[in-house]
Amino acid sequence: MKVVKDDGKIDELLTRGVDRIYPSKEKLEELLRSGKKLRLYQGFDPTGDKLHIGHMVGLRKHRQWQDLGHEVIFLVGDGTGQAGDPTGKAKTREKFFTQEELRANAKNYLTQAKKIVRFDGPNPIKIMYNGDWLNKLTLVDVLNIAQHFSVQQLIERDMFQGRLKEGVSINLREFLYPLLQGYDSVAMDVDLELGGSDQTFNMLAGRMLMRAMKGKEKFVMTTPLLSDSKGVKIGKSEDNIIGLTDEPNDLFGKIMSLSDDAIIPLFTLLTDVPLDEINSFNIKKNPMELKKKIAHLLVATLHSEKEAKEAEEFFFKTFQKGEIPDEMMEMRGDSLMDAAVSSGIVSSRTDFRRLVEEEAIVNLDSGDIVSDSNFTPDSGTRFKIGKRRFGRFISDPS
RNA sequence: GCACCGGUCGGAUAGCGGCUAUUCCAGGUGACUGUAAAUCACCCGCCUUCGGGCAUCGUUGGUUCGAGUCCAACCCGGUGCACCA
Repeated sequence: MKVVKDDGKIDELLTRGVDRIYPSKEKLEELLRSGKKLRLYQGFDPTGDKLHIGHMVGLRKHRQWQDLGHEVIFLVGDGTGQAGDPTGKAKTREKFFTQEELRANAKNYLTQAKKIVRFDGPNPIKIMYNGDWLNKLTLVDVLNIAQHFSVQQLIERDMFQGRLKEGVSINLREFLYPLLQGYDSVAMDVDLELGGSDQTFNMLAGRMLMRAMKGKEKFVMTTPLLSDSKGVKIGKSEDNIIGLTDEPNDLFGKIMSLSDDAIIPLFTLLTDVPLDEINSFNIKKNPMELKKKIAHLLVATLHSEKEAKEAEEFFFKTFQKGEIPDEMMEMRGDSLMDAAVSSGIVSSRTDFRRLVEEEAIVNLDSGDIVSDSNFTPDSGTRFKIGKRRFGRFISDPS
């Protein structure tokens, strides 16, 4: 595949969804216009099993590079993951992952990433594992890498400064993390590294190492973190993560329940809607319509156009008109409480009783509020639990 | 090795030996809505025949009528000092 030199495309690549470019945008632009094919990568430490919409920003940027014909590497951080990236951590993490765990998580990451980037077809993304080289380094190799860093440089990071001030420990293990990530650039001999703006320090460490060990200028491109206009991170509050594999209805619902302030950032960072159009949006006037639109677009991207339509319809019927969904989860068990607990729809029997007391459980077929927690309905009866949970009771006295 | 500090709910915090373990964040339910956001109210260990029962402040013992709180030992984390002959 030939490298695309189209001005408009290059401009979009360098501006939309870009936080900063090191050393400068102009230098990179010049290089791109020359038509040189660049080798670039973005690393993902598989320390969880889910990618969320925050990851999507970087992956989309990945895809853009891919579409322009450059050599793009999806780097699985099964080596760096063992060190434990201290970025954004006010404390040393307590758990370090084993290689097996990381490899297992990586599998999930890859299936999820497939929704955004291409692993096959023209100019497919290459998958690499940094454990392949990091695990082979000897201590002496590490020393030779460490030679290029000073303690002052590493300790300069805000988070370490903060910890020093508070008297919180800085474990040597995490302290050395930037060396590992930096070495990735050297090992793969890349021209550019892509990552979230929170990764700037680590990526610049790689830039420095690259110059020291290979005499090469590595570019660094950072993408903004997904946050609303008040700077609040979107969809990352532990239980409320918007995952790339969330079911269409769930995904649609979660996006609808985001703050209005999130709408513009979502359009800018996660869709191809032209910037002119986005600028013309009137958030104050019709926030809900716009939110529906973004929810629809995202479901269509992560699932399919058909499912997006269905999810929108489901949303519209269920929540705006108060209608009952056609399909609902089955709850099997002896009593209603049994069934709800064993199907995982509520977390414990106590929790179920609490919901009954709060009059949150409604028998959809009779319209009655369930008031007795030991109630055993007829098999097939449908229930609404709270505002988002639905279930069909199936009698199963085993 | 020595000294000091700490370990309490998913996270962060409070807790002169006394009954019901505090507050904040996150989360749930209801009201209001656009499933918004903001706000307000209630809730937020488990089991229950709804009377109550059981568990729980790092672990194990002890002192006491009574221990998250005092004592001892141990485990874990941190900080400082020493060692580096």
